[in-house]
Amino acid sequence: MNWKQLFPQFEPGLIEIIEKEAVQRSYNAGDIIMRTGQYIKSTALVLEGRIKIYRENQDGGEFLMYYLEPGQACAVSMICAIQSETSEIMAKAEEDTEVLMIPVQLMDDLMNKYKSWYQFVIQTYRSRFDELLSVVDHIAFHNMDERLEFYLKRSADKTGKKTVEVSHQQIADDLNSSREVISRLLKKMEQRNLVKLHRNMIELI
Amino acid sequence: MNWKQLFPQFEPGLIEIIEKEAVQRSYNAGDIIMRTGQYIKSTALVLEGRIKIYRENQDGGEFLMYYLEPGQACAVSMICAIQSETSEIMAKAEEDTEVLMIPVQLMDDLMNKYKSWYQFVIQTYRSRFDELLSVVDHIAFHNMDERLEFYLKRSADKTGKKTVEVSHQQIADDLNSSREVISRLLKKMEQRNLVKLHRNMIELI
DNA sequence: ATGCTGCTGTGATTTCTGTCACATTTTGAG
DNA sequence: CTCAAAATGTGACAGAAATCACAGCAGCAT
Repeated sequence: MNWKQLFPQFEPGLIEIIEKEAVQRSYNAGDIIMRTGQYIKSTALVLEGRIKIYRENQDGGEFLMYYLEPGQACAVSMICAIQSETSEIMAKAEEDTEVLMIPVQLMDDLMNKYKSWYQFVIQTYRSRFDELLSVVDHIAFHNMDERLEFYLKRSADKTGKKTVEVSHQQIADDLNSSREVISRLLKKMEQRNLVKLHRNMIELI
Repeated sequence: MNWKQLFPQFEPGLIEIIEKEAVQRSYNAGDIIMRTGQYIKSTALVLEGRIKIYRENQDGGEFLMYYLEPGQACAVSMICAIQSETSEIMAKAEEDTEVLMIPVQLMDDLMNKYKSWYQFVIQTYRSRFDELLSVVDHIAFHNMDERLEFYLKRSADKTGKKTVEVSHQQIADDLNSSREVISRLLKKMEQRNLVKLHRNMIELI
């Protein structure tokens, strides 16, 4: 695949370096791309597929914050990579996914030499920051029913379909809730004619 | 006050421009420095005092995310300022506060010309991003009692005292909870010998 | 001192969410 | 087909938090 089309703003010199030094990696749907606490050795650019970014706590709880799609980069891997720290988040491939891994050691150099790179980094920070602000909104101000509605709508938007193919348990995990609660709220939504429930699939109306 | 000591990493040329173009502003404790939805005309560097950064929702609810202290800058004002957008947050002076306002129009120029400036911007994004991640942690994984304990400890840390001088109502507002809940939880903490309650003041033990 | 206002304590009640305990249904492997 | 595993439906209950309703108290202005 021709990744350059996804990053048209990159300068020729930058593209050259990336082509020379970066490594492309493939993941299957469901693969864990990065674990919390893992040492970060590279910054990831998404080429294809979709990645879910989670925050985890000690007790095994996880919480879906946002998605990364082709043309986007993992802000956390930039943040941690520059300082050679460990990851604050967990990343999971939602679909089969292609990623371009840029070694940590290059970051400083790229930042200094290529304006288009540091603009990209700044832009990445910005959009992830805004996304985090909206995450805070949802959990600080909204009940589970509203958060569930948002979850379904966002999920449908991302895939472009009007169906969401996940189990109630997976939704509960993403929202850090429990399966029974999600099942009941979904039933209520069905009664309000907002969705139609099927096995492993929810149809939005 | 000599603000340069707070930003020792700034280059001479950068300092010169800031001294020429930036405006210093003073706020009294309690003043609203920036409102949600307000048009952003400058980026703020904190010189003295302390600022609380809130996220608000439509129904008048507010939620304290983090503090800004001398030597720090408002990441949101950078993000919005560069794109000339409106504020996503509300900022309130907790103490009498001095701020250096750098006009939006300068941002692009400073980013390009002064390495120490864009490093400062990147560093600011990074630390606010980390802070937001920890905010998500607290509201996603912790109950009100734990969040209250964290609130009090952080508050005491920031002022350097072992007392926190606020009313229960103010705490409830900051945590987007209600006064009664906070009062009851504080009573429980007092019974566990973690705090001693006084009027408008909580003593940590 | 008097009275007002704002802060704090507390019970009663309700809503939301999480947990436990099962029943039922669907799917896929053998 | 048969059986086990996974997904879903539901009732009962517990705990957290919000809300309502007051009562008591401290500090301040007059």
